[in-house]
Parts: sequence; structure tokens; C-alpha cells
Amino acid sequence: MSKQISRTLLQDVALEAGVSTASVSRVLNRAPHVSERLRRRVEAAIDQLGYVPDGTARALASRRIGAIGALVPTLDNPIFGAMIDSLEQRLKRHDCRLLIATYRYDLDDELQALRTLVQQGVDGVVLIGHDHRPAVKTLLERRQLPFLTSWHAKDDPKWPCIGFDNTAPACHLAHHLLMLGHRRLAVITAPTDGNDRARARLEGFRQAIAAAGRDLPPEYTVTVNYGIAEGAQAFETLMGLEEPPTAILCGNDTLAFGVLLAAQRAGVSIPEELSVTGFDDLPQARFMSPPLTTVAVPANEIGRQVADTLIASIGGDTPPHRRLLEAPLVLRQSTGPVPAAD
Amino acid sequence: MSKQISRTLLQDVALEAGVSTASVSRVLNRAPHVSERLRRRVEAAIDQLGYVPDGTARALASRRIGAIGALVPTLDNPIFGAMIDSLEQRLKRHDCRLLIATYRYDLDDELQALRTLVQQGVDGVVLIGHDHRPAVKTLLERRQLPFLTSWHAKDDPKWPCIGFDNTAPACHLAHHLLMLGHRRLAVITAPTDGNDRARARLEGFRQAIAAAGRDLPPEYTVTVNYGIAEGAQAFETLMGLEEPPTAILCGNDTLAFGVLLAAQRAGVSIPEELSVTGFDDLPQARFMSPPLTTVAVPANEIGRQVADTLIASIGGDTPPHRRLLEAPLVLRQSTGPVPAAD
DNA sequence: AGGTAGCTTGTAAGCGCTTACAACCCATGA
DNA sequence: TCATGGGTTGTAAGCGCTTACAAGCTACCT
Repeated sequence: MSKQISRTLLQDVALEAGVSTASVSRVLNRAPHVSERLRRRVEAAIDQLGYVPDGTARALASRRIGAIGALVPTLDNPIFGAMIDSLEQRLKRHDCRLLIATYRYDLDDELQALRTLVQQGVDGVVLIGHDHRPAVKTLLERRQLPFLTSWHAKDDPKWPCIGFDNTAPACHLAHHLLMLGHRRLAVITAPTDGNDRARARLEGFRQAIAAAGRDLPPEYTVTVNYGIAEGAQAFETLMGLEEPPTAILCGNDTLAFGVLLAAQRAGVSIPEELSVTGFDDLPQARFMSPPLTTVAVPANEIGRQVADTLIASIGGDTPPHRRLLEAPLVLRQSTGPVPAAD
Repeated sequence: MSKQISRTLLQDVALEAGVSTASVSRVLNRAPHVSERLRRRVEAAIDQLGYVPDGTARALASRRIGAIGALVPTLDNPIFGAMIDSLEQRLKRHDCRLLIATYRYDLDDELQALRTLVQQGVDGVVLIGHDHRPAVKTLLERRQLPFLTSWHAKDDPKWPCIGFDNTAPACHLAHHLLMLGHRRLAVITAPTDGNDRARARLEGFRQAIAAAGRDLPPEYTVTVNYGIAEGAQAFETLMGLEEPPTAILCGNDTLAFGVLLAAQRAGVSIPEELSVTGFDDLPQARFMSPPLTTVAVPANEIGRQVADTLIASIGGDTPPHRRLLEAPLVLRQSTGPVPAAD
């Protein structure tokens, strides 16, 4: 069971340097009150012996594991990949590792995954969105674990967050279309169950439409899973209606890509015959034909700020209740005036 | 410094159940030789007290942390996101967590990140590719750490791998173009430094071209970083040559997307005037216009098999030296016969 | 009935580090 | 000169679990 290699221990270093184990530990942890002379002696011994501290023993004794946990719905969506990428890069600077777990938008799985991470001993946790099982909060509180939610903008003192408003940009997008004369706006959304971001975006679309004195009829709201093919399919559904929409608001870029491609196939020219919007501003968005009007989600910036803030919380700081980042509209060429006929 | 909440310990469970701590531990670890009656008593006590074992103590005592480490160049590339996603999902089944670290294709950073993961105490490690600093091997061996490389097909007993051949499909791709009559084949490749996959693909292209009795002149080989814009730029470079190529082989899909888009802008019709190929088969590839001829990389399958195999290695199995997965050509419409004029 | 093999359970010694606490040293000021 | 205080270092008690080893028990065999 045991790894036979007898590794050099902290005690060996202490012996070699002729100091106590406590001193070695202090040097290792950059503790204050260590004389230059002692520090150098210890460092020499460490080099000499090629000593590498044992993370598990350290974790047990110090009650800090040196890693945080990230719970994300999936890494298949590149927008989360981007966030995790930045998060990990930034954590590294703080000498902190990243444990990830995915839950496929299933909140029970999220809770379960959180339990595992907590049991593992993570020093902090980052969650996506505002929708979670109540037990998530209970668990986090009981363990007094620093945590942060992200990707949303709910002003809930119980859930500190670093995110952005999903509703307002969605509202602006719809407003933009209404200003262009569109009256038949349809929406393609991801399943909103357990996904407050999708709900918030949908809500934004609704608000703008309501503000214009109109409404969003059920047949103009199509719910599909994430994917290009799914977006394309939703396009078919919508354009097959008796009165097809003149504009389609998509819950994310990937769905919009599907719409763009399906439109191209169907010979529906965009934006002349149909306006389309996305949400995320994936790298591809500006390269679509036509370039996609969308909302730039600050995925990388979220990753960085979450890292910095969580590290600070672990260090004892009280995190700000809420920090909102910009999610600016990016108007490109997939939206245009309503067709003359309409 | 200490978390004030006095948590219930294994000892409390033992007390409550009226058994020894060893027995509780045995129940926890599904050890053999535990009577049904005792097991039930312990489980009742665990439920009763809401006991949750401490991962760090467990790790220290058992010398297993319950997590493996993954070293990937970046998560910004969705193909790695896909692999990591599958890897994590599958690890979960084996009750194993995933620690990730990225290194931006910098092998020194990779080594450094590995050191950190090892120090952290990971039970196993998965690497991408065959290019690594020698110290990586030394470290892994000295710690007798189960590990696996992936994404390549080198038959190197020192580096067990679960991957696929990058060269052969690349070769086929080039062959396919040659069969279509193309003679001026150009290549857009990612930087090959520290990236054996990119080198292997380039090598495949070269092999096919050489087999046809031709060669790949330097001006037909453009090296650019990962990105759509970079692919587009490379397109400009190549098409600006006195004798522009009639086909462009791209080292990955993202570069090919850039070429496709730049061609569209430049009014170069594909595949009539120019053939283009990618590598990866990202979800978008089949939705491009025209749909991209490429190679389907088994990212998800790699993730799953790496998980299963690494878990088996940790359990004491000797991993197969090498398992190769299929990376089939996907012929779509971005490749066609050489233009008549040529 | 006694011996023995094979389970089941308990005892207690770690796993390798951190840190509270105490001891010590030296410079400073009275 | 001696008390005082602050910075430096050492001692040793954990951190919460796993597991080698030994002991106890049951059942079966002779």
C-alpha cells in the first residue's frame, strides 16, 4: 500500500540544517520572525536534500488544502472553458490549485458534487448562477467556507456574486430590434429549469417587448438544448409558423449559429429577411456571415476576479456582496430593419 | 485561524455506534470482513450524526488523495474542454476528483505545474502529447505515480498513452487533395515547438506530398498561433504569393475556419477555387459553408478511457503501453478538384 | 472435549506537517 | 546594572484518519 520510496521529510531538513522542525516550517510558509541567517540555512538544506513538502500533511495540519473548487454546468460550452481557463491561470499566481466538477445543469448533481468537494477539503468554492438547492447554502455556511457565485447579477446578500446582468442586455437587444421596426420577435432559449441566466435573458426579452406594448406569444418561444443543430431545428420550427417572426433572439451564440446556418440553407437572407441575435460573443461570432449581433460576456474577467476575490476571502477578507461587470451589446450585421413587406 | 465549528469526527461515530474507530473506518472504506450487523450500526450512527469524513486526514493516512491531475495546454481550445469534460464525468463514477492545470504550451510551465500537482498529492496524472521536459518523467518515476499521456500515438514504452495517430490522417488529407489533382498544397500550422501533435500533423502532410514526388516549400508553410483571425491572416499571406496554393491544409479547425471566412470575404469560392481542410472536427465544422473537410479527433473517448485506465493503474493494474483510437477523416465540401486553370 | 482455521473486531501507532506556547536572546532605557 | 520588551527559536501536542497487528470469537473437525 505504501509507496516504498522513503522520501525526505521536513524533519530531515531540520536535522540537516541543525534547526527545529518548527523553523523549517516557518521558512516554508514565509512566516514572520525568521532571521535571514536561519532562513538561508534552511533553504540550503532544502535544496541539498531536494525536499518537497507533503501537501496532504500540510492540509491536515494547517486546515488549508491550497485549492478551490469550481462547480460548472459543463465544460463543453466554450464560454465556461474560457472562464475556467482564466480562473486557473490567476489562481496559480496565488499558489492555489483548481478542482473542477460539472453537473450538466442538474442541481441535485451540483449539490452532490459540492458535497464531494467540501469533503475533499477545498478552501473555497465558486458557483455559476443563482439557482441552487437550499442545501448548498446550508453546507457552505455550516463549514464557513468562502464562496462566490458568478455569471448573474442578483442582489442577494446571501449569495455574494461577481457577474453581470443578463436581463438588461437581453432587453437592449430586443429593444434594438423593436427600434428597427420589428414586431414579430421570437425567442430561442435554453431550458430555464435550474438556469437563472437563461431565465434572466428571457425575462429581458419579455420586458422590452412588454415595454413596447406587445407580448411574446408561446409559439414564439422555443426551448431547446444547447447546440448548433438545436438552433437550426428551432429555426425550422419558427419559420414554419403561419406568421414567421422577422427577428429571432437566441439565448446564446451557439443557438444563433444554428439559426444563421439554417437560414443560409433555407435561402433566408440575414438581416434582410430575418434579424438574429446571440448572447456570449464567442470568438466565432464576429466571423459568422453575417457577423453576429450579440452580447459580450466577460468570461475571462469573471475568472480573474473570482480568483482574486476568493483568495482574499480565504485570507479573511469579507467579499463584496456583488460586483457587476460589463456585458456590452455588440451590434454587428445579423440585425437590420424589418423587411419592407412587414 | 481554526474554523470554530467543532465538527463531528470519526471517533464520535465510533462512540455513538459503540464500536472502535477502526470499524467505522472499515465501514467507510467498504473494507471486507465487516459483519452486516456492525455495518448497519455504524451507518445508523453516521446518519444520526451527519458525519462527513475529512478528506485531508484521509489523504494523509491512506496516502491517497482521491483526485488525479490533468495538465493541458489550455482550456480555451474547446477540443480540450471536451476532453476534460468527459474525463471529469467519468472520474466521478470512480469517486475521483479532477485537479486541472494549464501551461499555455510552455513545457517549463508544464513541469512546474506538474510539480505542484505532485506536491498536492494527486493519485495520478494525465498529460497531453509526447513532448515534455525530461524532468517530468523523472518526477513521475521517482514518485511511482500512475500516469498517462494522450492525444498522440508515439510507441514509447516510457510514455504509456491513450491517443490517436496525428500523422496518418494528416497524410490522408493531403493524399486526398493530391488525388483531386492539387499540386500546390500549402499548410497553416500551429507553432510546433513543444507541440508534437502539430509536428506530427505537419509531418503527415509532408509525407503525402513527398510520396507524390513533390515537396512543401517553406513559403507554403505558415506558422501562426491558434485563432480564427490568425487563420484568416495566414490565408492572406498565402494567397498573396505569386503562385498561390490551390489547397490549404490547416493544423486545426479553428485555423481552417479563419481561412474559410477570409476566403469568403476575398470572394474566393470554396472548394471551386481553393480547397481547405481542418483537423479536430469541432461541432461547428459541419456547419460551416461549405462544411469543412477535417479529421474527427476522439476527444470525449480519450477523456473516458483515460479516466478508466488511470483509475485501474491507481488500483495497481499495469496500464497498456498504448491504446490507439480512431481519428477518421470526415470528407465534406470544403475540398474539391483542382481548378481547371491549374 | 480440545484444537484450529477463519472471520470479525479492537488497540494503538503512525501519516508529515503546523502552531500554541514557552523559552531564550539581545538591545534598550531607567 | 537590572528590568523590560520585542524578536527569534524550540518543544511538543495535535490535525482526523488508516491500518498493521493482535486478540477474540465462532464453528468445524478430529
